[in-house]
Amino acid sequence: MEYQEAKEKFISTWGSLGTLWGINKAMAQIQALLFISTEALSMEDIMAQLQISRGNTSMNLRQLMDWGIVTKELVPGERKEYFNTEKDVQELARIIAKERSRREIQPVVKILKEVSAIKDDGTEKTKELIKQTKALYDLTETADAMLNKIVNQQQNWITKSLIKLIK
Amino acid sequence: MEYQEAKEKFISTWGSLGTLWGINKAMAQIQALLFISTEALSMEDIMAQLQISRGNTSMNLRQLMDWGIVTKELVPGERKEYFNTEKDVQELARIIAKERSRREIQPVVKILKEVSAIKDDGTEKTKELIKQTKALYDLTETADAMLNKIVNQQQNWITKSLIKLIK
DNA sequence: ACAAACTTTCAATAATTACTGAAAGTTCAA
DNA sequence: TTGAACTTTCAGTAATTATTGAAAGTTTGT
Repeated sequence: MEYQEAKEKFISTWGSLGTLWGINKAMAQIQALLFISTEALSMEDIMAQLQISRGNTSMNLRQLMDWGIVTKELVPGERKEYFNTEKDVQELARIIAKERSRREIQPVVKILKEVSAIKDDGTEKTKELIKQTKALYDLTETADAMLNKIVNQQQNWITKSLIKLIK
Repeated sequence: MEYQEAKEKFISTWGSLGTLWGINKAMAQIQALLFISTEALSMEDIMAQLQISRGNTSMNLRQLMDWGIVTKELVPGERKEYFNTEKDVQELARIIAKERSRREIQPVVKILKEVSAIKDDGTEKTKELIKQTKALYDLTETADAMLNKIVNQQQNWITKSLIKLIK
């Protein structure tokens, strides 16, 4: 497999992966392109390489910057803006996990907590609703906490031992 | 909050959550409905409670059964089929994690492995592509392995200590 | 103040994904 | 073997989500 083919394969795979963890194709592809690029790219570069429109590029770059994954880079003497992405995968994972937790998991946890706190009127169906939402609440909270701790602990000795233990 | 309100809130929240982890709204809502129900429900019951069509119900129940989350239950003397869902959240999490790993993570890992194995022609861009896809490969594999181990270890002493340690 | 070089916005449109409902299929009892 | 009771399939349609491209906005040099 040659460079060009490998590059295209990577970008398109990463793009289709994107849709399933909640970000759109173009956004994931832009990130992928920047991720394997050795230098910062301009909007023109990105549009040309991914064959997408100016508007699309602009909007998705903006979102990536909101997430803190992509940064602008000003080149002295140039008016154009150049873009770069976080190159450290650990840090990338940390940002994504944190963002997803905040935007998606926390609201659900909140609802589960509310629902599981309804008044127990003694009927079987109410007991079941309380019991099951409580169980989901506990699971979600635990999973979220673990996720956050794992990605936050940047390979200190605890994490290393943990990974060894459960691998 | 009364039972009915709480129930509706739970089903609709779980439904909208569904879309973001890759299954559609109707599917997530059917699962939610069964999850808090004290008895198995027929297709009619589900259609009526969620206000969705027969076709939609049938197709989504099928998918849930393919995933192994929902099971058919035959009531002696009745021709109708009744449906039940896995009620143990730990087991539910295990099934979902396993299924997602198989259907989504593994294919990506495969591509990353392929791409990171291209011939190193010595150019900087090729080196970068190899380095970064390799890093992603390692991260994804580790995360996947951890996820699987965590949900598989059903609260044995190792898991319990791990959870305590990293919480 | 103007215009060139660039970016952002957003209404229109395209692409994708989900849902419906009726027809076809299945199973079972008589 | 017929038909009632039920489920599945799938072509058509609706709803949602992503993309375009041109106009409006911004910044900077002269």
